[in-house]
Amino acid sequence: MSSKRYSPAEVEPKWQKAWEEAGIAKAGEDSDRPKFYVLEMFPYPSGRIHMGHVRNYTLGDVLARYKRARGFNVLHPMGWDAFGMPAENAAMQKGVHPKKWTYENIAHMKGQLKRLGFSLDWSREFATCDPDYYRHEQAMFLDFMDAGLVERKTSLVNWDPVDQTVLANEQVIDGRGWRSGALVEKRELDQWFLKITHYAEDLLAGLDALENWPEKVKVMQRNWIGKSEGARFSFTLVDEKGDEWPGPLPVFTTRPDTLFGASFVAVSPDHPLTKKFAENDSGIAAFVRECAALGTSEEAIEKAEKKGIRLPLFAIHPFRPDVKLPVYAANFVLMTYGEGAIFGCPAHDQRDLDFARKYGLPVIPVVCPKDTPPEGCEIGDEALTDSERDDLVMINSEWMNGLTPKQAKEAAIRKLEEMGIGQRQVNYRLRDWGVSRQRYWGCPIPVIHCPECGIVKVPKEDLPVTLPEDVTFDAPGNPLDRHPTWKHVKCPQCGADAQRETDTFDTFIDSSWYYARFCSPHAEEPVDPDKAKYWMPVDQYIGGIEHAILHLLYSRFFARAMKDTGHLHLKEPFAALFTQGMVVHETYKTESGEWVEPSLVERRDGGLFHRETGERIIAGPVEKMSKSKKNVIDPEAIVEKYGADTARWFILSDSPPERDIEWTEAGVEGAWRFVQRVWRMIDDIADMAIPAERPAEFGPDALALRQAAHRALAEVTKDIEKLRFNRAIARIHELVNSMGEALREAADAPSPDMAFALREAAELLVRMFAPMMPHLAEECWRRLGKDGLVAQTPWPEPEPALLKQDTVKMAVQVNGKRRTEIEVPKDAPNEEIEKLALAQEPVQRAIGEKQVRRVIVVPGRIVNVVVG
RNA sequence: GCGGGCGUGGCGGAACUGGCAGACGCAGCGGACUUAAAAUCCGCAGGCCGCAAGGCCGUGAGGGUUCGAGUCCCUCCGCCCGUACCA
Repeated sequence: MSSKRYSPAEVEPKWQKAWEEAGIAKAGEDSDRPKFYVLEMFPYPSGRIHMGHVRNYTLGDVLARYKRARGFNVLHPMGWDAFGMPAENAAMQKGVHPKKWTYENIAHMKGQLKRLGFSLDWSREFATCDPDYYRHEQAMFLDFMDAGLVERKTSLVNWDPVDQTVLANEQVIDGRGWRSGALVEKRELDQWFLKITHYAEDLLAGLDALENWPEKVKVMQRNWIGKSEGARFSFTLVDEKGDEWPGPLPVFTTRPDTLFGASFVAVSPDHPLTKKFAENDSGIAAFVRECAALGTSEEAIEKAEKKGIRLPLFAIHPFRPDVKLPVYAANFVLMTYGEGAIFGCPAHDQRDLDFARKYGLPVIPVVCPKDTPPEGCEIGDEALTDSERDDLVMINSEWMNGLTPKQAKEAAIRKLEEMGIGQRQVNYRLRDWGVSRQRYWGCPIPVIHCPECGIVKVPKEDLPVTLPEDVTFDAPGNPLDRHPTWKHVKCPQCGADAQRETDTFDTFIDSSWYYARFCSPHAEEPVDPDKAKYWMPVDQYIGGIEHAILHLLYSRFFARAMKDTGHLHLKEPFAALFTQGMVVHETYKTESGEWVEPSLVERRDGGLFHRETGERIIAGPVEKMSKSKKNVIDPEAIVEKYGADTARWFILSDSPPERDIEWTEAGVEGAWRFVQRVWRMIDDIADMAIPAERPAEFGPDALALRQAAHRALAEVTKDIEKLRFNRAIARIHELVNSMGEALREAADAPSPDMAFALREAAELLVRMFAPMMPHLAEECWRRLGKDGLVAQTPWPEPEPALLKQDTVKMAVQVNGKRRTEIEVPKDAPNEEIEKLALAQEPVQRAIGEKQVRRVIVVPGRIVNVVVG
């Protein structure tokens, strides 16, 4: 029995070097093998990798290594999503330049990734902050402008008055800026927009074809796009004297059927009409200010009471010229959806009902269950919002009475069209993508503002517009804007003094096309069409569910925009998507309530104690690893202590990859023990004398082992194909258990057929776990006397004869209860199986005095004797 | 509210198209080796009754379909995720 320990610290760097020298991950397009593009979401270079990265890149690496062994030409690249706020925060807090900070982080993290043994094609590496990357982004933006996919317009944004910048919705917490803590205001700013809404229908329709995407993600995108069908029509307005107000008021509704139930009209506080009246009415102006101060946080919206203020106008009911509806400005009407104006039908919309009750407006039911008489149809505190039910019928609606709501919708739209005041309309929740950010560390927007010519594109030959490096971070606001010289340029068209755009792109743009750039990372155009045609689409994309909407929707949009501008040939960049679960860990607190990091927690005497202070520690819930709760395990420390393979193996074990996995010390120890166990076993087998020739006959034990090995291979192959790595690992454990047993029984002197079987099993085993534990695999391979790299060895094929079974075990049930088990030849006739089953003593005992009514035989599975 | 998902031993999880529930791992218990410990190896292990043979119960709860249900259908309970004044 061997006692040699496997030392990852010595072994792993050796094989990493060997892989690099052999160029196992280097991908070229000149291959006649089928291609496979596996991509994991590239990281933000925050400084160190975390366990989420380890999981993400391990999943991808297993697949990449497996596909390579299966004969695919695999592209498995890596890069850096390198623009963003943390670099500027570091500059403000530590005085490091964002560029220096970012590239130093990249260097460190690249080293960490290499130590984990990921087979990445580093020759394709880039960072999105490389001018050679963002110059193409700028060029494509200009092309998008030419294609009409870019718009400059005023929009309401979250404005942080202290930092003087726009904040994304995610950066607003409880109505306050996440960094400054200042109350966020809504403000109107000129911003650049990408017209993602141009593709709303196509982005929605395209989801149906994405068969290998999680249903959950598709549902989320569908909701986000938020298609609703209804009508747009206009009210005629009159003032308090009854004179017609200039200009009609358009509204959008999905419920034109309920028009006869209208009792008011409401517009957004941000609606032009409201603004108009706010100019001369301090009450309305105060209301508008109050709404603006409310902020946009979910919580604020949820708590806000329905509130409104009368505008001195009335809207004429389109179907009843004698009915005048009061017009309100109301806080629950959004300027950004539909027309920013609605008609209120309190009986059939909950918000309208709340509003009507508060302001004493009429509640007129117009939809009623068929079996209720119209006069008995009353609305209490709950609106009847259903319209799809078949048992509903229109009431109080003149010529629509008696129709179902569905029919009434059609009728009302027809009428509005006849009257020439409205039409059928499809509306989307999706809004155009505001991409301007008042930040330094992002891609400069390549336009110039000329007082004479207006917006002028930077000529392509002048690209890239590079970021100036001599900037200061000692004041709030955008460093580019206050740079003394950078923004002052001559207009490329007329030569007049002009100004550069000082806003930079939302960093989501950077990550919306990087997958395409990886196909030709050094090309002189954004994407080399031939290379993209070879590699795209990404065959398997892997990342966190948190990007289900933004990144994945933006990428789908960008592919479409790139297709329309001739940069790419397809619309869907990711053929298959896999969303991995989080890495979670138990939390720890002292009795005084301070968080304690796991490495300081000691388990002894049946309790938990602080390693340094000896304090009692209380274990809290298992949560996502986060700095604030200190329940973070540093991958670097794990790799140092146990090696990369142990970390990889553990993170693949136990939990299915789409679910959260709990990181536990005991679990890692288990993985570590397994690594050592495999090594010892391979070491023992390697020393065994093996017959020069394959034995002609195998004894029952040797045959059983061979079957176990080949069946394990077949199962593991299937499991890896389906990304069910936890199951693959269970199968490998089983094989190792079988081998251990055979080895023990053979003692030191196995028969030649068993020696052969053990040797064969060992070689299959090593190749099976190689995608997961590549370093250990190489070391074992060499120990078994093999030349070359496992990483370059084709995936083995199981021998079909060994997968077949001559006999099968079948359970025998009496009335559905298992009584015994019989072993029968695989193709035994049912009658014989039945006879054998009935002859079993436990079966006879269970039947007892009762009559056998029926015997069900499912070949290969089960026998059920029905008695009664 | 709406949408999606999930509920299986002490824990993570297996269980194909309805066919032996609990594979595999973790933790646990017993044993071997050892002066001792670590490491390693062997064995046990859903619950209840029983010395045992064996029996009964058991996949959130209740009902249904079926020879047979963790799996399908209905009702309910609980948890998780997403999303929300979207007219």
